[in-house]
Amino acid sequence: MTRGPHIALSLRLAYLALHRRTDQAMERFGITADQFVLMTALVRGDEALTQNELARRISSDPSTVRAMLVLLEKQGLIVREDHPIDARSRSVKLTAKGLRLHRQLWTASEPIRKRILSLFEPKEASLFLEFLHRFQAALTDRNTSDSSRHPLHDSGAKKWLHA
Amino acid sequence: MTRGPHIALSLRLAYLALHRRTDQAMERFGITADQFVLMTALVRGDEALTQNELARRISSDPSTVRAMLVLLEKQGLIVREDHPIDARSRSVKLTAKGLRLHRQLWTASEPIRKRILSLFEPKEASLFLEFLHRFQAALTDRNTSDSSRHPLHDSGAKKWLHA
DNA sequence: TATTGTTATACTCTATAACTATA
DNA sequence: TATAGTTATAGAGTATAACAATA
Repeated sequence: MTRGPHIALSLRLAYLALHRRTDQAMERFGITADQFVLMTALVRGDEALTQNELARRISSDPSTVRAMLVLLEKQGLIVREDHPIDARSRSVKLTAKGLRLHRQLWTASEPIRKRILSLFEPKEASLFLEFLHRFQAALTDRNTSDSSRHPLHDSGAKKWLHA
Repeated sequence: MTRGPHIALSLRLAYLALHRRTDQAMERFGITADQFVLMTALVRGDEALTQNELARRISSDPSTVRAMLVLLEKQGLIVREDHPIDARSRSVKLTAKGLRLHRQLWTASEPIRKRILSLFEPKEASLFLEFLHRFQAALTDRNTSDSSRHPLHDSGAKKWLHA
């Protein structure tokens, strides 16, 4: 049995700490950390996204995403309209209320992001990101992880590491 | 709104990928990734552990741990005995069956750990670990994170980083 | 008084499988 | 045939609060 601290376990602890912190920050708005991630994906995806596309972006499941969307829809934060081209699909987007709330959530979570950034020097931060991407790519089922998706971090770090 | 890829989101993706991979590896044994983590904590804690201690070790909640233990107990993988000293506490330990299963689970997850290790050179691995610990420590509520708990990685990496 | 653990309760996330409607 | 999404269903983890027993 392998001894010593493990990247896997440490990754887990780091993620759980982040998740709880985020949940706490969102709590007074009645939103969970995962819902925040979903809403953020919608904000970034300027145009509306289909549910499948959303699932891919947040690394989740269409059925899970649907459950989450139903909850957000009840709160009037998102709407699911008919897709202009594909009648099977639904266009998901934030409502004005959803967008407004997301801005509040973003502000509420600012301290967390600041805290994180303060922990690392710029070089360390980009190296950390590179490690995380490498890790994720290697453990993701479908090698859908089109390396073009992370153009900023697929290399570069290695350069100065061995300089 | 901050642009660019985020450590927080990347950490999330990396963790989710790991979690799913682990769940898949454990599936045929009827065990979840989280239950595996819990069992591993029991294996490492040689002596029996109390439920509170377990909760702390896997960064969870006493109530959550209890729910998990109940499930494992039903399968005969753990037992909760009276604590020898503190009658309020319960001593949790793996049964022989639990220990046997854990060995199988450990083997079943070996490819994942190997894969992870193969991704990083030794120096990178220890630096990655150090980043994760730093991250976790900064985001953990209680600064319970006794730095003596990670003696192997509280420093060292920085040394060669700036060499 | 403080702490360990239980109980009750509730909600979110997760995921599979069978189904429909459309492509 | 394949795909988008729904539905039904189930289970696992999470967490809070009230409580009993013990320290």
